[in-house]
Amino acid sequence: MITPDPKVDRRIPRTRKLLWEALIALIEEKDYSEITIQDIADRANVNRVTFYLHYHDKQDLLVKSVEVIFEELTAKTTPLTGEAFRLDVAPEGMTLVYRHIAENARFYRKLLGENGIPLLVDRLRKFLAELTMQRFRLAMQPDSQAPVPLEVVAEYAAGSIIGLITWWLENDMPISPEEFSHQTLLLTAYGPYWGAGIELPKEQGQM
Amino acid sequence: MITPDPKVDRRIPRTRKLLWEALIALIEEKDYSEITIQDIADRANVNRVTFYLHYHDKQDLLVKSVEVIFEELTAKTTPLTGEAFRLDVAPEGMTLVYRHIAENARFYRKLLGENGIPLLVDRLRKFLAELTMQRFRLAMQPDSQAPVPLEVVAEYAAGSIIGLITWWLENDMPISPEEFSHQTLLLTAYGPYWGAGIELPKEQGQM
DNA sequence: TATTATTTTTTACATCCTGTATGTTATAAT
DNA sequence: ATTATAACATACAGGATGTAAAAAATAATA
Repeated sequence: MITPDPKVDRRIPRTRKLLWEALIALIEEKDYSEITIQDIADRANVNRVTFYLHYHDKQDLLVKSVEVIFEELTAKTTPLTGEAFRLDVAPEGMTLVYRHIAENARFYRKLLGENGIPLLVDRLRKFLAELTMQRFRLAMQPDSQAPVPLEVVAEYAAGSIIGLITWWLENDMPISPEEFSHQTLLLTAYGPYWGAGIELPKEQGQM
Repeated sequence: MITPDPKVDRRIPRTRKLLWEALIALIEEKDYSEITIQDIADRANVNRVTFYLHYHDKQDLLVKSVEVIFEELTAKTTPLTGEAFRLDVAPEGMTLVYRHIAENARFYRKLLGENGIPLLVDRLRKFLAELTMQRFRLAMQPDSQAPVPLEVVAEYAAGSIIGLITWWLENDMPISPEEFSHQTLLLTAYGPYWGAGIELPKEQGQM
């Protein structure tokens, strides 16, 4: 599947991998804003000057490296299966994402925390919004019209999922990714009023 | 209402106000991470050394100043009126918040953007979660039990509102704060599936 | 294996920002 | 008018950034 390009000097991917792994390790240890390029180079056992041969700055390393992760995730989740609108079982695509987050919990917890990395939160939000739009499009009737533009609904859903993930990580993942996926699905389907056990007043024509 | 403490040297609040206003102006102009203390001092027409007489660093100025804003907002929204669970009119407390954001749109847009300020996003999230819990508690029947802990529902709602605010600001506020407040209420009450016009399958015992 | 090409290292340097120290000046409180 | 203190001007050490140039190490190739 993965064919290494024979024309690329093996030192290049090796150095870049070392730098990225060093940055991940450092993000898990301290605030992103306090990480210096010297820190990254030291941790990677690479000369600081070498860093500049590959990346312009810290943000550059972050963006280019994280893109690979989201591309992999997208590749795994993209052929969405038809189970997208069942409520008894969470769609596998979503559960996959939550498993990925659980496996990198320390990283994502820092990322979403109060000294987090807005660039990555934004990237995650866009990914979740895109995934939501794909799922919802599968479930939408072609003739029924939506009260709210799908784009807006996707922002709503992505934001709510990020809120839930934040809670999940900050409370040391008290439930499994599968359970979390299912709970999230229910909350998304029936809404927060239902979640709080609130009876809705008679619907006022909007529904 | 506001009685200035006669024991406080008037130069102190004056300097702090200048520094805060300078920081706000700079945040609206460039990325927070690129703002230096020299920038702030220059913009405020205050000596850089004077900055350190009042605050330890940039973050310190930010946190201490923003807390005042949220205290004011809380004071305005806290006595929640009984209209909390009507769906035809958005609760005034929420609309107030959206008006505040609209009035400071440039600032909040930067704050929530991809080079935003996680500390403030986190603070906003907590504020919205608290407000949501207060509203939901008013609407909850004392005997009915919630399928999901209220704390979790509040995180969900706060996250979704932040998602919607982000969309609202990034699209140059195509609807008024009042309209936005109402739409957000509907989406929160009926959930994103409803928003997308998706018929839910038969409820599977969870509701 | 020997040669060549390229990456990485070493060392150096100018620039900027930070945080603190010190003495002086300006201004508010009394 | 006097006193207290806030703000200023200046200076300095330490650390981070980004770039430059030549030497050393390592991969690719014949």
